Amino acid sequence: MKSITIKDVAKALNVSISTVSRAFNDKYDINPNTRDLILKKAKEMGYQPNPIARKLIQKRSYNIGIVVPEFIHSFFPKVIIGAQEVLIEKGYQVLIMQSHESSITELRNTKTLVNNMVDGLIISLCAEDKNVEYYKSLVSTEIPIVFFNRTLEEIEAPKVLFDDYKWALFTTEHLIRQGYTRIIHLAGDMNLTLTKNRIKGFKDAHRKYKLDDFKIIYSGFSMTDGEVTAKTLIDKKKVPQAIFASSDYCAIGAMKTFKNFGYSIPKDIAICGFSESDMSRHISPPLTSVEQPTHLIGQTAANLLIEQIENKKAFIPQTIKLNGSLNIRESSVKLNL
Amino acid sequence: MKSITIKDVAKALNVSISTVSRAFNDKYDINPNTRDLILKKAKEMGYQPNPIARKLIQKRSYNIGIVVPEFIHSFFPKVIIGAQEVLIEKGYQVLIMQSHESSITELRNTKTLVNNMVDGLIISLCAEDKNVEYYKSLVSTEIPIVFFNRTLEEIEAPKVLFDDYKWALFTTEHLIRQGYTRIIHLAGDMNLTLTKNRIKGFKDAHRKYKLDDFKIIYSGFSMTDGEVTAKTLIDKKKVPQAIFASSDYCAIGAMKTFKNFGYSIPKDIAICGFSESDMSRHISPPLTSVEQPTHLIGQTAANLLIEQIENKKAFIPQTIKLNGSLNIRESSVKLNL
DNA sequence: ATTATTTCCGATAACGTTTCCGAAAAAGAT
DNA sequence: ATCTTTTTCGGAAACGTTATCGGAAATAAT
Repeated sequence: MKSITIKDVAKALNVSISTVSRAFNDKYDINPNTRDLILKKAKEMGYQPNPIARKLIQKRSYNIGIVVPEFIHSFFPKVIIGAQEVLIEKGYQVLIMQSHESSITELRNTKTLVNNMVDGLIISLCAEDKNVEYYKSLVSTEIPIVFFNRTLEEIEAPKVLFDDYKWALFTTEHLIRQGYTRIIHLAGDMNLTLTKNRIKGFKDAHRKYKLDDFKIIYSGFSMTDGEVTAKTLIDKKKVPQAIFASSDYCAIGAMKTFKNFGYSIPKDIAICGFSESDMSRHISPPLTSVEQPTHLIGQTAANLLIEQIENKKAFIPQTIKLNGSLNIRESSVKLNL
Repeated sequence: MKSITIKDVAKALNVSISTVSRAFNDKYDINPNTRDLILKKAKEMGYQPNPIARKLIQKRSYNIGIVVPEFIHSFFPKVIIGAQEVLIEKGYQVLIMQSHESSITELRNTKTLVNNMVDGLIISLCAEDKNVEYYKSLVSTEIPIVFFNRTLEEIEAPKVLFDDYKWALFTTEHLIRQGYTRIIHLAGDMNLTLTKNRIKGFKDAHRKYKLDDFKIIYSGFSMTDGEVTAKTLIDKKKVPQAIFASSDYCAIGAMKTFKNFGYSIPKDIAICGFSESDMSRHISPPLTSVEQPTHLIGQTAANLLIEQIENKKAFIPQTIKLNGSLNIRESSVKLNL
């Protein structure tokens, strides 16, 4: 399977390889007629420029690395799809890696990508991230990088975030308006910007209604986290009227546990989740959840990254905050008695 | 950000670049002492071999393309993770693309990957695949390629398949033993090997119990497919005693529709799904489902591909059939009256 | 002590492009 | 008709590696 090169095309037409190159890159200093001729002949011969040779001389890999905590559940895949769409459109290839919520794996993955000369990175941190210093050094070496959703305040880089404050506030308000007053927020990792903002929204909602009987538990994002926390609350007889969870999985874990112990949802306890998982609509009762614009998050991050890559000088790191919606379902709606 | 090259290392130690190269590739004709010296100095200088230059001369991209119908739901991501694990371990990078269940997109994606000089491909076809000829030509040009799960009989290439026949038979038998006799199988696309094998198992189970009141409907894999088919059955008053669906999503779609129309699961209709989605355990009633060894499928496919790439001559295309399990849950268990 | 063998390393050619420089040919200006 | 400018192209260097070949030094064999 001998592959055919630019030389073969040049020879076939009795032109120089420079000319063939010019034809393929649509340079200004080539006669349109010869260009068409070359392109036609090249197509005929089945010639395709070797991307690797091109990358070598251009000193760019046209690879973009994306690092996410996981892509088993639908949230991150949806973001990735959004990003991949715009990146592929612009001629980039995408390398996806998972940290499996491990700070160490995340670091190793990122380093692998950097060593493989990615032109840029799109990252969402794992829950308990300890790589701040590394990311700071990456940013300062000027490798283009965009963070989305899960990030840390200390890192000064372009970010695409969800408006966690606003929607946490809104969701809490929804619960309060339904008549629930003793609410617990199951939060994610306390260092994440996202967690801080949601807590702020949670508190401000209470403040707005002059309530102060709320509580925050740093449980984590997973279903197991939800289960464990619910069990603890039951054991300690501190079951609240409502729960606002860090994720749908956490919410569902809690919900299942409460149900197993005879609590009825939403009669005894109302529950809200976050990030609109696949399941929310289909479990019983259907789960109220904040929906994030996953696709848009991915697209925005990708565009921000490309802007940074192709326009390095003029680039100023910015934080883009995106909006969402609250899908209200049975799990948080007080029944009419 | 001037990157440092093999030349810099060579100059710093007053050796030739050949020697440095030898040190990094652990060739036999280098003195262990000088090798260590070079490696140490290189690390000190922060030198990393440029993978692109290496790829160019070795005429290998060390990229592997994976094409799947989608990676929103958990099945394909899990397979991909399995594959990625072994590929990264062996120094390959992974490019993932989705066909979105479109034959055209699938073709375009695959061509993009081939043009980008992937060293091999791992593919799972979209439902209604029309690219047989292209795949045949790919196989004949000897680009290493492995198909998994969704494939076509006409394609002669290494395949990693689930033992659909066995588990369809087993699942149907389970339903029959529960006392359900009028069973409908909601099948996937009729051209896929997987569909044919499942139908065969479905039929053989009936044969085994000397039953013949079964029916096959080619519905498709999605939740909507399940909903539509269920609605049709209700409208036509042809609701069976049990349903064996092509996927969990199809099963859940049907289940919801039946429930909405007042049927009770499993009292009025028993339902079984396929592929153990995230949701199966958590919906109500919990869904019986055939579980596939997703991780192992990915690993096996990757190993098969690597074998093919690195050992091209001696390679004979083989089909590997993997085993699974049936997770029996409420949705298919006849209640004791 | 001489020859044969091994061990180790350097020089140089590749890999397939793009880019830079310069020059021939064509077109325009005077 | 001569000079200037533009258009269009070819030659050669460069990108950072690995692979091939050959040769010097070191070791072993006779």
